[in-house]
Formats: sequence, C-alpha cells, structure tokens
Amino acid sequence: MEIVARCLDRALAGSRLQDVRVRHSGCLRCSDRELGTAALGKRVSRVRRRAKLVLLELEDGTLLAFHLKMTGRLLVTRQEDVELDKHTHLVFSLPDDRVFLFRDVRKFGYCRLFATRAELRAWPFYAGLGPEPLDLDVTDFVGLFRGRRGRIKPLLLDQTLLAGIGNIYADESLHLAGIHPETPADAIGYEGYVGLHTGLIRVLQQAIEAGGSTFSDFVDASGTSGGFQNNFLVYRRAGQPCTSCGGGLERITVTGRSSVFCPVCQQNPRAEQEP
DNA sequence: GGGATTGTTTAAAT
DNA sequence: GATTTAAACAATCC
Repeated sequence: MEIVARCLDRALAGSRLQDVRVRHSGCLRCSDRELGTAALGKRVSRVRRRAKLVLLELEDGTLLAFHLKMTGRLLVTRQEDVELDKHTHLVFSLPDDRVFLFRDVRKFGYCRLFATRAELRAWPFYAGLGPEPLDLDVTDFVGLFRGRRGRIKPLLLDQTLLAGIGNIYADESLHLAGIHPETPADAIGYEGYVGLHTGLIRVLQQAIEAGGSTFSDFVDASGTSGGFQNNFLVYRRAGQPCTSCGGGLERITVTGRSSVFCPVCQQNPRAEQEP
C-alpha cells in the first residue's frame, strides 16, 4: 500500500478529477451521486497511506479512502490504453487524457468518502487503528505486547494493536526473529521483541525499496510489479528449504491464517514443555 | 465443487 | 469489561 500511495501521489497530485463513471456501485460506501458531488471538479492535493488504507486528499479537505483487500488495484493510465473489463469498478477522468481506475477482481475492496478529516477520524475502523510500526521505537514496540497472553502471530495482524501488517510481513518478521508463530506473547523475552522489532522494520523497509511484493495481483499505480517476492524467506515457501538451516519449512494454520515457518529456527516454547 | 486465498467484523468463549 | 478465539463474509480461481 505504501508503494501504491507513493506512486499515486506522483501521478495524481495537482490533477483535477473531471468525471467519474461508477460501473459497480457495490464497491462504494456512499451513493454514486454523493461521490460525484463531493469529488468532481476538485484537485487531488496528495495521496498517502495509513495502515492498509490509501487516502486521496482533495483540495477542499474531502477524502477518498480505498481499501484494496486481496485483489484491488488503483491505476493511472492513458485513456487510449484502458481496457474496460468487468472488474473495473470506478473510472475517474483526468486532464491530459489520463484516467484513474479502481479495479478489483474479487470485489472485496471498497472506496469510502469523507467530507473532512474529522469525519475520517470519527470512522470507528480508522479511530481504532494502532500505531505505524515504522514510527515505533523498541520501547514502545515491546510495550504493545506487555500483559498479552495471546499468540504472537494474530497479535501482529491485529490492526488495533499495530497497523498495516499483513500475512506476508508477519511471517517474514517472525522468521527473522526466530520466533514460532504460536508463541504466547508473554513467553517472548525482551531480546525476542528487540529481534522482532528489528526484523519487522527491516522487512518493511526492504519491501518498500523493492517496490512491494507481487505473487498474484499486486501492481503499483503504473502497473509495475513489485520485486520483494524474490526475497521471501518463508511466505508461500512451505516445503522448500530454510535459507538459514536448509531444513524444510512447514505450514500451519494459526487462527485461520496460513503460517509458514522453520521448525528448527523458530521453535515453539510451549512445545518444548512437553515431556 | 471443495478448498484456498486475505483483511475485517461479529459473535462466542474465557 | 477486556482479551482471545472461532466463525463468517466478501468473490473468484483452480
């Protein structure tokens, strides 16, 4: 999402939204008319990211919040290059014969409209988001997990605790830190959290430098794939050798989420207690 | 046609 | 009430 937002900011900042075609209103959390009235004729002042949301800020303070979920894409392209398939749900016309598209094969994604920043902040989901991982120092990071008894993997994915971490970066950071995904949060010592904090920041920064992670759908606003999938240590690598020890990576399900880890490098303290 | 896919919400359990 | 876990949901692909 960071890559999408940066790329969109370059492409859209200063451009006026001239027209919009709503081809699938189900992706809107407002009426077609409301979107048109609120957005058309206004310039995009900037595009930024918060958690996994891409936020389009218009010149008068109006905001469009996009959640892309699994397969959503936001693209800016030339009018003549547009192929209007059945998955293209929103089409904004821009100056210079360009268009801004929202496309989503599985229709899990959505676009939500806010008149002001205060209205955005009043949205329960937004209000409940935890801090951005890259903004936290080690002390604050450790503090998040103090007194928690749940397993570490679902806690990492909990957007109200820590914002913006998905399945990829949860698994990758746990591997870098040598922590089993089912380890209870209160069984991880201070050094463990230092390693997890370091690993998480490293994996996020490297993924951003590589232009994001593409294994099926992800592309940035210009349609370019990411490169970080070539650096995956565990994600989607079940059965393949661990890059550290050479052993086979295993896949388990933790609270309904697929989790890949190395049983040698990431041992579960709970399992060790068995006789 | 069942299972996998993901992020989030809701409900139930502790 | 807070925390944790399970289940449900969205739609599509293989």
